[in-house]
Amino acid sequence: MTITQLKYVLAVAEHANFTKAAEKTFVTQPTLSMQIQKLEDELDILIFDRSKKPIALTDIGKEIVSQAKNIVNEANRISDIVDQQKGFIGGEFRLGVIPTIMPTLLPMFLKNFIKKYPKVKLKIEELNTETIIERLEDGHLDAAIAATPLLHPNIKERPLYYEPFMAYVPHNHRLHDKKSLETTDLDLSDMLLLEDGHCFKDGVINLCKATRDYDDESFSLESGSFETLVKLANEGLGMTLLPYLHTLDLPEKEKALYKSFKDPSPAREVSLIYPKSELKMQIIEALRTTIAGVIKGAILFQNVEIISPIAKK
Amino acid sequence: MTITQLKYVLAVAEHANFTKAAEKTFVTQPTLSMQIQKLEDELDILIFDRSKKPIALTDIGKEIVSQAKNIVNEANRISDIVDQQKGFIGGEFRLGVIPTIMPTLLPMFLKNFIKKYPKVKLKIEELNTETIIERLEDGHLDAAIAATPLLHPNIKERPLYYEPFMAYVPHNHRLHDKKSLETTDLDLSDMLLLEDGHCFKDGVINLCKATRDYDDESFSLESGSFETLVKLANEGLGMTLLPYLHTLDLPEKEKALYKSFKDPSPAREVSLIYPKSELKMQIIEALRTTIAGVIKGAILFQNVEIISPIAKK
DNA sequence: AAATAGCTATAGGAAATTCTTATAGCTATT
DNA sequence: AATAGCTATAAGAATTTCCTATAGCTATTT
Repeated sequence: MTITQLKYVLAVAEHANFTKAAEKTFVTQPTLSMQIQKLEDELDILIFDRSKKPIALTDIGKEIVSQAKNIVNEANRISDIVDQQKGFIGGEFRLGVIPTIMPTLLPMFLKNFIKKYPKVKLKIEELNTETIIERLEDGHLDAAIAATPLLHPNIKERPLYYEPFMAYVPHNHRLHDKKSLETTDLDLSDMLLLEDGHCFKDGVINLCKATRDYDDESFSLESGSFETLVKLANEGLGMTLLPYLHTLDLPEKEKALYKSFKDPSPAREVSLIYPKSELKMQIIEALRTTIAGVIKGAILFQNVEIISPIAKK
Repeated sequence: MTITQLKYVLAVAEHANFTKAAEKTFVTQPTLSMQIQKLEDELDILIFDRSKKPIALTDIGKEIVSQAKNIVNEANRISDIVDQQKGFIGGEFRLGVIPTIMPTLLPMFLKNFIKKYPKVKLKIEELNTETIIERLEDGHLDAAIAATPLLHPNIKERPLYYEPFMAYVPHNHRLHDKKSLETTDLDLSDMLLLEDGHCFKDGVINLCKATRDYDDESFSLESGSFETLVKLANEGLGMTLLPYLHTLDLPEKEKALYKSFKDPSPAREVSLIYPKSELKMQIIEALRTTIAGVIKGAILFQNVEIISPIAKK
């Protein structure tokens, strides 16, 4: 049994197709067929049920794959150990970021990071929380930035900062004259929300529901960007909530319409999250300190109350 | 990097000598030299410091070795998984047993076990607890039977039975007329003990010291076997304590001189212990159930107080 | 100072393996 | 019946692994 064979097995298990798996592993399809057969012969079992279309794992195959992931992970850690000892921080690193964090946080630290760690080949993808968790688990992402706590057993969280919720209240809104808001002022029925899939939307709903209950369909206007939500609010369609960093670089005339909450302000916890396997920890740690460094100047708030980003069913 | 290379590294690290490591891995010494050089080249580090005599691990080499053990362990688990799925229980299994358990327990279950699991090649070694722990940690033993609790972080314990302490009190001893003993009756100064290294000796000392304190050198007669201790007791040199199973197959005329303790009787906990890695768990489980089966008929006691087998410093 | 013992590294070639290309063979769909 | 989309097999090239023989180094002995 070789590590290479195990990698081939993982590739075929993932793509359920020898030909695709062969492309991904940069060998030809017969190579995969032969190596996997060799492993099956050696163990004297069948890992794949080739009669199924698409190809399927046998029962024992599932267990082999699960253990193979372990082994390959542990093997990859060897290069981590070597890099760490050499003080080398580099290589490909795949980072996921949720959409409501991407446009504000990324510009703040990205330049700093690639300057400080030029050998890291960052591959950043904008993905929603659900997809991020999947990709972290199957190894397609090394780490991600998302709202937490997620309470996910296979994923570790390292908080980066706490970002208060800000309210955008247009001129003729009932709350317009209040200097600062309280959670109990909020009413989900005139709240403009992001579309489904954004965990910030779920956070806002959790926040509003904390004081009152609503019918599930008492609200309907939803959009994909905060910019649109603000415009809709200006049209008199309601108010909206945004994460603090989004209020920083918006037009001056709109800034007057932002209101903060009384202490403790509702806030989302933004964390660097990564698989329990803790591969590439040097890069994760480098990311964390870089972000912590730039965020210190931007967010001063301390007394906050963390709102869960998970939709309650 | 291949699993084979990692195994070579582990062998050289263990023997601190390429030539010996080569014998153990059934290849020639140049093969080891080349493969280890290849791995060092690939990782671009030195694992071994060849200038030292005997050969030594570099700092990074120590970390590589530690991770290599992980990987090789996880790789070995693959065959465990396959065996389990096939219902196959077999292969070489190295079991350590402490001297005070060996002669009584082994004959009770060994026949049963090799009959039930003929494909397991049991290799049994009589070793003291200290050596057992070392060998479990370095992988030279798969499991062992010893007195517990050991409170060792890398080793798991699965209790098999609780074996009461029995007292052998000769005719003219001060305790001879008592029907059954209490812990407080014991006096370490007329107690005949096993020689150093036996954890049963430490158990007896812990038991006696529970009620009274002694100078460290207030006792001196020590022997390597219970048989000798009983003979010395007959000569009027004191009394002695033995594990219950040892009292079963001794001469009839001596049996009258054995006394048990009042409930809760002091007892040693005898466990099957094995490394946290939990390799070969099917065989370990098979051993456990076989032993539990035969012991049920031999030990009825329930209300016991467990005496620690660890010497207090 | 030379000889020896006890190591590891290197060289060269044999053996084994892994991989590629070409193609056969199977199944489902057109 | 033809085709598309798979995986398995065959045969040979390329690569790797391993062995034997030996060089080379260091410490000890003579």
